[in-house]
Amino acid sequence: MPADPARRSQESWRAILDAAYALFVEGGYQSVTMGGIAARAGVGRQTLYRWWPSKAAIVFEAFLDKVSIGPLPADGPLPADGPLPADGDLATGDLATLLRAYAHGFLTLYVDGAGGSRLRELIGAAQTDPDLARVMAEQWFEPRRAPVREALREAQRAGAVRADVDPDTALDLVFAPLHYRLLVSGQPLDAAYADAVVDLCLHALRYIASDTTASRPSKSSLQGPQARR
Amino acid sequence: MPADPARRSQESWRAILDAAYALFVEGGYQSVTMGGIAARAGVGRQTLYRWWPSKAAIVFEAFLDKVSIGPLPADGPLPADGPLPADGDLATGDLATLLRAYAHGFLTLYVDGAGGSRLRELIGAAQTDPDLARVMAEQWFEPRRAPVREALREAQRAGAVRADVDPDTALDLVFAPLHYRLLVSGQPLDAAYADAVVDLCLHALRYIASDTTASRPSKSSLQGPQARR
Amino acid sequence: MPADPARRSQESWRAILDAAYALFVEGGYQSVTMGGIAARAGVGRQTLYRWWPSKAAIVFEAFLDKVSIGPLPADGPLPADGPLPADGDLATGDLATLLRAYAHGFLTLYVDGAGGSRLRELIGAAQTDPDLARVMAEQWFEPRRAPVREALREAQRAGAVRADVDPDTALDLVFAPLHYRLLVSGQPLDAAYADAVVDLCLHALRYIASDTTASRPSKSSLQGPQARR
Amino acid sequence: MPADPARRSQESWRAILDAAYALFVEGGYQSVTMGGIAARAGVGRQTLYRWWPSKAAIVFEAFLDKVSIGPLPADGPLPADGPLPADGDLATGDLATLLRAYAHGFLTLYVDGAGGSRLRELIGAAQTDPDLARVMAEQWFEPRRAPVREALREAQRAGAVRADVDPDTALDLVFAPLHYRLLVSGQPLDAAYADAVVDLCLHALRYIASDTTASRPSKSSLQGPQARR
DNA sequence: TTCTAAGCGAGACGGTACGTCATGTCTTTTT
DNA sequence: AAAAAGACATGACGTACCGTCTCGCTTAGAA
Repeated sequence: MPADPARRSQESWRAILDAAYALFVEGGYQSVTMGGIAARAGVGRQTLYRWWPSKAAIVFEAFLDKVSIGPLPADGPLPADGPLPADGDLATGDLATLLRAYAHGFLTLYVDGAGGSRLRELIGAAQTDPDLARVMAEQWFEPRRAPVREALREAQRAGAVRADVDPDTALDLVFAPLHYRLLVSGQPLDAAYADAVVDLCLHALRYIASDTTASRPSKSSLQGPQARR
Repeated sequence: MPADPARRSQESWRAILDAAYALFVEGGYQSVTMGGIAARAGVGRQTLYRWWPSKAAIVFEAFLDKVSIGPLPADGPLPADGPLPADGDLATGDLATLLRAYAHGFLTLYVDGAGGSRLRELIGAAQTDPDLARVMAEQWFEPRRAPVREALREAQRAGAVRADVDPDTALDLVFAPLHYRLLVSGQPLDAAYADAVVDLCLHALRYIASDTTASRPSKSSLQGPQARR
Repeated sequence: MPADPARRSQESWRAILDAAYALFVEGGYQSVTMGGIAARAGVGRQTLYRWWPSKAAIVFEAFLDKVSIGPLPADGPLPADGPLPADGDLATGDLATLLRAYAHGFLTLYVDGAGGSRLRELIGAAQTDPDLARVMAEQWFEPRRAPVREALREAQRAGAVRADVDPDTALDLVFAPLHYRLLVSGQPLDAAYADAVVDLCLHALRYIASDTTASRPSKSSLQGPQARR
Repeated sequence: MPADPARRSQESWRAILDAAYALFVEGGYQSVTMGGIAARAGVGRQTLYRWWPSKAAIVFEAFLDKVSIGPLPADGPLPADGPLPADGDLATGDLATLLRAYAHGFLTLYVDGAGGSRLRELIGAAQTDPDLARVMAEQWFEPRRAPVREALREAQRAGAVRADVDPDTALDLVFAPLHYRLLVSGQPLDAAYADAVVDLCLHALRYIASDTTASRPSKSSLQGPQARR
C-alpha cells in the first residue's frame, strides 16, 4: 500500500527537507541520520520511512530542493548557481562561451559553494546505492547536460563542430575532467584548469573548419575558436 | 604506544586481507564489517584496530593486495591487469597505442573484472574519507598515471604532441571520461567509447606535428585529418 | 463530547467484537492490537477509541459476548458453559452437587475450552489495569459467585452449613484453589483435584452440627485436634 | 553462543537489577522498559539482551534479588518477609501457628509492602509469559510452599492432620484464598480474612481424630451434614 | 632459564543508529 | 454526526555494528 501523496503533510515535508539539508551541510553526509532528521524536523521517524526509501533519497531531495529552487527566503547559504545561467540562446551563438560558462558554474557550485563540496559525498553514496545513482543521473546530471548537448548539436548543424562525434561523448570531454578532479584525482580544480580543459576540448572538436589554418599549437590554439574570427 | 610491526602475525595479516577481500567481492563494500572480517579471518577484532585505522583502509589494502600481486595462486578471479603492461618503451614509440592499451585495460579491470566494479564503491567511500582518498590517490591512481605521463612528456619532447599543455591536464583527457562514465553518468562504458575518447584526445593533443602523419586513430573515424588529405 | 450510543453502528459493533475475539483466540492477548481489530473488522481505528477506553475493554467485552451468548451460530468453538447450569433450585437441595457442578464447569471453561485458557491472559492483564479488574469482577466473577453464595446462605439457614462463616469467605474455599492452580501454581488442574477441593471445603463448612465446641476461631482452634484430646 | 557468565560484569549486573527494581516500584510493571533500565543503570541496551531473555525476566530477578537478600543497606523499603521465619521446628510443633504466620507474612509482603503490590503485576505478566510463569513457580512460589508442605507432612505423620489428603492440595486451601483475593476477586484481603481462612482450613484438615465416622472422602462426605440428621 | 612484555583470540561492555511496530490523536472524505 | 481511511508524533522494540576494554594464552627477547 504505497502512501497517498495527496494526504501528505506539506509542513512536515518542508521541515524534513530543511532539517536534512541543514544536517547535511553542517556535518556531512555521514553525520546525517534518520533519527536526527526526524528530531530536527519535529517529525515522527515513521514519516520519513513512509515517504522515502532511504537516507540517501532524503538528502538528495533536500539538496536538489535547496539548490534548484534558488536562494532561500532567509537563511540560505546557497550560491544558487542552480541549473544554469539559463538563457538558451547562448547555444547557437557561441559554444566556447557556453562551455566556459558551464565550467565556471561548476567551480562555483561544487568547489566554492557551501553545500557544494557536499555533492561529492552524494556522488560517493551513489556508488553503493543504485537507486540514488539513477535518480541523480536523471534529476541532477542530465538536466545539466541537456542544454549543452543541444548547443553542441546546433553547432554541429551549423558546421562549427565536427559532426562525426557523438554529442554525449563530446560533452564528456568537458564534464568529465571537472568531475574527475573533484572525485578521483586529488589535483587542483580551479579556473585555470577549467579554461585549459575547455580549450583542449574545443581543439578536439573544432575542426570541421580546422582544415589547414587552424592547427597552430601553442598560443593561438588555446583560443582556437576565437582565433578563427 | 604504536604497535610494533616486527611482532606482527603474518598469518593474521594474510587471513585478514583474504577475508576482507572475499567479503568485499561477495557482498559489496557496505556489507563488509569489522566484526565480519575478524570472524571470517578467525582473528580477534582488536587485531584489526591495532593495525588499521578503519574499515576503508583494510578493504583498500586487501583490494590493492589482490589486484597488484597478480593472479592468485589458486582461486584468484582477478584479471590482474594490475599496474600496467609495464614495459616503458611503449612510451616513446607510440603514444596512441599506449593510450589505447590503458583505456582497454581500464575496461577490463573496472567493468569486466569480478572485483572491478567494487572499485567504484571504494572511490565512493573515499568521498567521505579523506584518508582513504589520499591513500588511493597515492597508491592506486598515481602509479597508473605516472607511466602515461612520462610517455606524454616524451612525446612532447619528441615534438609529437603539443608542448603547451600541462601533462596532467592532458592525461585527464583520457582518464577522466572513463571514470566519469563509471562514477557519474550512467551511460555505457565500452570499447567503442574508449576508442572514441582516445581518438578525441589525440586530436586535441596532436598537432604540433599535426599536419601530416602524426595521429592515426583507430578507425579513421576522426576523419578530420584524413579529410584533409 | 461523549459519543451518542444511539447512533452507534450495530454492524461495526458486531464486527469489532468478532474480530477482537478471533484475534484473541488465535494469537493470544498480546497479539491483539487496536489496528489489527480495526483492520479485521473493516472499521476505522477511531471507531474503536470512540466506544471503548482500551484494548482490554474491547477484548473482555468480546470474550464476554462470545461466552455468555452461548454457542455461536456457525463456527463457535465455545463450550458455552457460560454462566451456569442455571436452574437456581439446585441451591436449596444439594449444596455439594452444586459445588461440584461449578468446579467441573470451571474446568470445562478454563482448561478444556478453546478460548478458555485465554481467560488467564485477561486476568493477567487486569493485574495492571484497574478498570479491567473492576469490570471483570463485576461482570464475570460476581455473576458466577452470586448463585453459589445464595445457595450457601440457603444451606446456612437450613442448618446444613455452619452459620458462623462469612459466605464470601466460604465461597473462596472452592473458587480460590481452582483459580490458584490456573494462575499461580503450575500444578495440575483436573477433575480429581476439583473433587478433592470440593470435599475438603464441605468438610470445613459442614460441621456446625458435627461438633458444637469446635467453632472457636482464633486461639483454641489452632491445635484443634490436639486440644480435643 | 550463550554468553559466558564468568565474564559477566558484576557492576553492570547490580546496576541493572537496582535500576529495574527502582523503575518497577516507582512506576509499575508497564512503565518499565528495556531502554529505561539501561539508561538508569548506565549500561548498554545490548547488555540486557545478552543476559536476559525478556523484560519480565529482569524485573522478576530484580524483585527476587531485593526481596530475598533481606533489607537493603540503606534505602530498602522491603519488609523483608522474604522466605520465611525459617526455623524449621515450627513444623512439628504447631501447624496452626505456622499457617497463621504464613498468612500474615503474605499480607505484610503482598499488601502492605511497598514493592509488594507490584508482585501482582508480575503474576499478571506471567499469564502471557510461560517462561516467567515457570521461573516464578520454581523460584518464588515453591520455596514458600515447601516448608509448609513439610510441616503438613509432619503433622500427618503425627496424626494431627488427616492423612488422606494430598499435601499440595491441603496447602492450596491456605495459599489459594489469599492469592485469589489478591488477583481475582476485588474483595478485602486483611488479617481477619487471613485468620478466617486459616481456621477453616484447619477445620477441613483436622479431623481424622475429630470424628471417626466422618472421614470418608469422596462419596459419602458430600452430604455429610444432611446424612447425619 | 626464567621473567616479562607484546601480540593475539575472544568476547563483554557502553553506545548509536537502524527499521518496525503499536499507540492515541488528528484530519479528510464519504455516507 | 458517525464512520472508513489513514497520516501524524511518539516512543519501545530487538538487532547490528561500532570502537574500547578487559581477560587468558602464546611467544618472543631480555635478565
